[in-house]
Amino acid sequence: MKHTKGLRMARASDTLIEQLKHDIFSGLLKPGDQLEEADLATRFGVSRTPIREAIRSLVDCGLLETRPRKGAMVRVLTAKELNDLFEVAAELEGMACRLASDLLTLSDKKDIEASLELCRSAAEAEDIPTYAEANLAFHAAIHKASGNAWLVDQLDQIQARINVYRLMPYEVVGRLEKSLTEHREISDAIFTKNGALANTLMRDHMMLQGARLPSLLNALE
Amino acid sequence: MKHTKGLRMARASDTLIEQLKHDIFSGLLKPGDQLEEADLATRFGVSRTPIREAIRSLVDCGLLETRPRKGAMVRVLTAKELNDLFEVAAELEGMACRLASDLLTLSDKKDIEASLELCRSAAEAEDIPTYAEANLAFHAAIHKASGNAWLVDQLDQIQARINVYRLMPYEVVGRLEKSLTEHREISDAIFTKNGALANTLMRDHMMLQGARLPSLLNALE
DNA sequence: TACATCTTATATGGATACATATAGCAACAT
DNA sequence: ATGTTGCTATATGTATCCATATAAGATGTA
Repeated sequence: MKHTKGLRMARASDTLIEQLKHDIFSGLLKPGDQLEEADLATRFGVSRTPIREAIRSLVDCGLLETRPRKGAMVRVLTAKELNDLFEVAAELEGMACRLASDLLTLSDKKDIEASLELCRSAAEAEDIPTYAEANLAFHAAIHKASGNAWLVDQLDQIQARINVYRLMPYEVVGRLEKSLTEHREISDAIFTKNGALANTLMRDHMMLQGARLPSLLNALE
Repeated sequence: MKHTKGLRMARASDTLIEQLKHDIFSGLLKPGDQLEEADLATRFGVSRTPIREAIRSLVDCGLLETRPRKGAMVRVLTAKELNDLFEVAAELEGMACRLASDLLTLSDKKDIEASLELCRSAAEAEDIPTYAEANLAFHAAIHKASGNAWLVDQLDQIQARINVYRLMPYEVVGRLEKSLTEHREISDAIFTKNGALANTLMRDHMMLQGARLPSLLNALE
C-alpha cells in the first residue's frame, strides 16, 4: 500500500487549544479563573502533557498567563490594556481597508456584500448575537481582501483577545443601526477604491467601540 | 525561615527560548534547518520536555514551523510573506510615531536623542553592525514613547521575524547616511509634535527597506 | 489570643518510558 | 531496470513517574 502522506493526524493538544479557546470565548472560563492541569487532564481524558502544550500555546496567544510554580489563569485585561488593543486593532483594520481598496477582486466584493446582507437582516431583527457574528464576517471579509496574510494573522490574534467584550457595545440602544450604516459607508469607500476614506472610516468605526470600553468595564464587576 | 515568595525560579524552557532565538538571529540556525528534540536535549543538558515547550513557543512566535510527525524546522519566509511583514511593520512603526508625537515625555525625548547619536557615530564610522544595533535602539525608543504596550509587543514580534534580513539593506553604498537623515527627519517631526508627518516619514522609511527585499532575497541563494 | 515556625499536602516543572506514524532502504516481481 | 511492497529504524506524540517549591494548616509559645 502506498503511504498516505497527506493524512496528517490531529494532535490532542490542538483539539484542546480549540476547546479551551471556545470555553474562554463563550464565557465558561472567565478572566481570573485558575486552570489546574490535573483537572483538565481528567476532564478531557488525556494526560497532563498535551494539556501543558495547550496551555503554553494559549499563554503565547495572550489568552492565559502563568506565574512560575503558580499555574495558569485566564488573563485579566486592565482598561489600559484593552484600550491599547483597540488602538492597534483600529489601525490595522483601517490598513486592511486601504489595502482592500487597492486589491479588491470580484470574489472579495461578493464576500463583503454577502456579510453586509447578514448584518442588515440581523440588525432588522435586532438580534444582537447574530449581528455580532455577521459583524465578524464583515470584518473577516475585508481582512481577506487585503491580501496580506500576516495582517490577517495579527487581526485574528487581536480579535481573539477582545472577542469577549465585543458583544457588549451593541447593547446600547440604536448602536446596531449605527454600526450597520458605518459598515455600508466603509464598504462603499472600498468598492469605489477610495482607500484613504475607507481607512479613516474604519478607524473611526473601531475607535467608537473602543471608546465605550471604560464604562463597559465598570459594568463587569 | 520565611518563604522567599518574591524569588521566582526561572523555567528551563524560558532559557531555551532565549537561546534558540539567539541562535536563529545570529544565523547559527538558518531557515530550513531541522530541529531534532533529542539533539537539543543532549546539547542543552535537559530532557525533551522543556525542549518541546520551547519549540511550541517559537512556533507560536512564527520563528519555527512544524508538520505533525515531522518535527520542527526554522521557518522559511517567501518573498510574499516578507513583503507582507514589512507592510504591517511600516504601518505600526508609523502609528508608533504618531502616538509618540502626542504623548512624548522628556525622558522619551532623551532616549530618542541618545539613540540618534549612536546612529550618527556608527554612520560616521561606517560600522554597519553597530549601526544596525543603534537603528534598533532608535526604533525601540520610539516604540516605548508610543505608550502602547500592545503595540510594542507586536513590533517586537515582527522585528524578531525580519531581524535576520535587517542587516542587508545597509550594504548598499550610501544607505547608512540616507537612513540617518531619515531618522533625523522623523525625530524632528516627533519633537515638533507633528504626528501626521512623523507617521508618513516613518512609513516611507520602512517601505524603502522593504522595497529592496526582492533583490536581497535573490542574493540569498 | 495572636504571632511565628514547622509540617504537610498539593500542584507545577522536569525526566523517563512507551506507542505509533513516517520515511528510508532493501528485496522482489514484472 | 524500474516500480512496488514490506520491513525496519527513528523521531514525534503521549503517558506516567519523580522532585521540589509553594501555600495552607497545625502546633506551640509569648
